[in-house]
Amino acid sequence: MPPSRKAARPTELSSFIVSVDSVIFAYMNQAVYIPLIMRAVEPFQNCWSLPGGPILEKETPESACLRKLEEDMGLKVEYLEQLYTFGAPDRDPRKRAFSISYFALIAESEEPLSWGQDSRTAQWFHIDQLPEVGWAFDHQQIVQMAIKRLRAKLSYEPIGLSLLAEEFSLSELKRIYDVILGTELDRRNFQKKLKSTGLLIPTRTVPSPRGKPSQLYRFDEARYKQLKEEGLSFGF
Amino acid sequence: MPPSRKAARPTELSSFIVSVDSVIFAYMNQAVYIPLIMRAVEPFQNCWSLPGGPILEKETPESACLRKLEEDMGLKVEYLEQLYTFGAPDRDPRKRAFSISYFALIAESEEPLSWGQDSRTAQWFHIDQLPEVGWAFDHQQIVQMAIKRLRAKLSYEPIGLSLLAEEFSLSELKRIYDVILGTELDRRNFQKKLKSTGLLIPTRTVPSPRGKPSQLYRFDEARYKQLKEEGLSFGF
DNA sequence: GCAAAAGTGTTTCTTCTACACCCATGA
DNA sequence: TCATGGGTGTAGAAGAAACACTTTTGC
Repeated sequence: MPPSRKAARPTELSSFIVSVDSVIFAYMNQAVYIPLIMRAVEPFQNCWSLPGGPILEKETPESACLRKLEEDMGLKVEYLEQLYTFGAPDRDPRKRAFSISYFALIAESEEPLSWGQDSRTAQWFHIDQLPEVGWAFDHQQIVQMAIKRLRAKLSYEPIGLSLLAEEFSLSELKRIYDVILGTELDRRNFQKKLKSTGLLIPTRTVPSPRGKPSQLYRFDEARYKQLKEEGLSFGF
Repeated sequence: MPPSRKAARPTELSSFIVSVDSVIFAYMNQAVYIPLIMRAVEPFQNCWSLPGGPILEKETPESACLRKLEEDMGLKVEYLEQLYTFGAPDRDPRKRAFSISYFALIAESEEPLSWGQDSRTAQWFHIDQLPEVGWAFDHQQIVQMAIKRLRAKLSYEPIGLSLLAEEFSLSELKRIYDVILGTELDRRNFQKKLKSTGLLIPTRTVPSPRGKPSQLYRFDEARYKQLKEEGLSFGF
C-alpha cells in the first residue's frame, strides 16, 4: 500500500518565514553580558528582542547569522553553534515563523563594546539581571536555554577561552568559570588541572595590578581538535 | 539612524518548505538499528531517506514529528529531542528547504518491529552497517550527527533505558552500553555504579536463559528528574 | 556435577580536594 | 616591609578500575 495520501491537506503550511536569532555572550568587567535590542515596530514594539533577521537566498543559516552580527553590530564572533529551532504555531502573531537560534561567544576586546546606536534601542544586559517582562516573541525562553547551555558546556568544553583574548592568564580564566558557574574554584587546583592538559602554551608574562607578574598562555587549538577527534574528554 | 533599510531585498527568501525528519533508534537482537525509507519519487528516487514530512499549520515541530511516527509507522516514541536544523541552500534541488531533525528512541517491544510495508521501501539498518551511497538529500549527515549524539549522550544521561522495556535487567542495560560505545564494561563495576545511584527499583526476578535468575528493575523517573533539577550529575 | 549467567566483596590505583608554603612586585 | 596577587607542593578523601569468589539454575 503505497502512501499515496501524501497530497496536500487543507491544514498544510502555506505562508511562513524562517529567520535566525543569536544569543551573544560577552565578558566585560568580570561579568557576562548579552545584547538585546528594543524593537521599534509592531509586533512587540518596545519589547526586548534578540539580534537576528531573515535568511537570504544563497546563504546557510549559519552564514546568515554571521552576516547579521557582522553587518548590524560589527562583531567578530569567536564561537558559534546552533542552539535550537523554535517553531510554535503562535510564536509570531503575524504568521507562522521559525527561528533558528544560535549560541555565540565573542572575545574580550579593547574597544568598549557598543554599536553606535543609543542605549534606548540596544543594550548589554548582565545575564543575572535580565528584564523580567517586556520580551518580544519567545526570546526570553531562547535566552534562558542559551544560558543553560553556556553553564553546561563550560564544564566539558573549553569554551571559556572564547570569551577571552587570545592571550590570557589562568586567573582570568578561573574568574570566567566562577562568574558563570557561580562557584569559587580553588585557584591552585584550577591551575594544576589546566596545565595537566598540555594544551596551554606559555607566551609571555605581564605585570599584574599588584603583585607578581602573571603568566599568559595561548590555547593549542590544533592539538585540542586532534585530541578531541581521538575521543579524549576534558573536565574543564 | 534607524535601520530603515530593512526592506525586502531581491535576495530575500520567497518560497521554501519546512519539514521534520527523525532518526529513530531501536534496540533489537543485541544491536541498535534505525529505519530508513526508500524514496519512491523524484528527487532522489530510490535513495534512502529518513522518515519525516512537512509541518502542519497548528502543530509544533515536535508534535509534527510525533504525529509522523505514530501515523506512518505506528511507533510509540519513548524519548524525543531536537537534533539540529539543516538548511543549506542547495540541500533540496526543487526549492529552499529546511529540515528540523529529531533524535528518537523507542523501547524494545515484543512485536517484531516493522510497519507492514515490504522491505524494498523501508528497512531497519544496523547503525554500523548503513548504506555508504544512495542517500537522499543530506540525510546521511543527519544520521551521522544523530549517532554521534547517541554515543555522547549515553555517558551522561540515562537514555539507554529508553531503548529497553520498562522492566529490564542490569545485564541487558550493560549490553546496550557495550553495543553502542563499543566497550566491554566490567559487569561488576557496572552493577555497583548503577545501584549506587538509588534510582533503580527492583521489581521481580525472571529466569535467565541458562543460570541464575536475574533481577529486573524499573527506573525511578520521577526521582531522577528531581535530582537533575537540583543539579546533580550522573556518570552513567 | 558442571557450565553458564547473576550477584557481592576487596584491593589498588588514580583523581579530586583542601590545604600550607614560597615568590615577585608596588606602595 | 608588608599587603597583594601569582605560582608550586603535599596529605587525605573519594571515586574508578581490576580482580576473586559465591549462588542459582539447566543439562
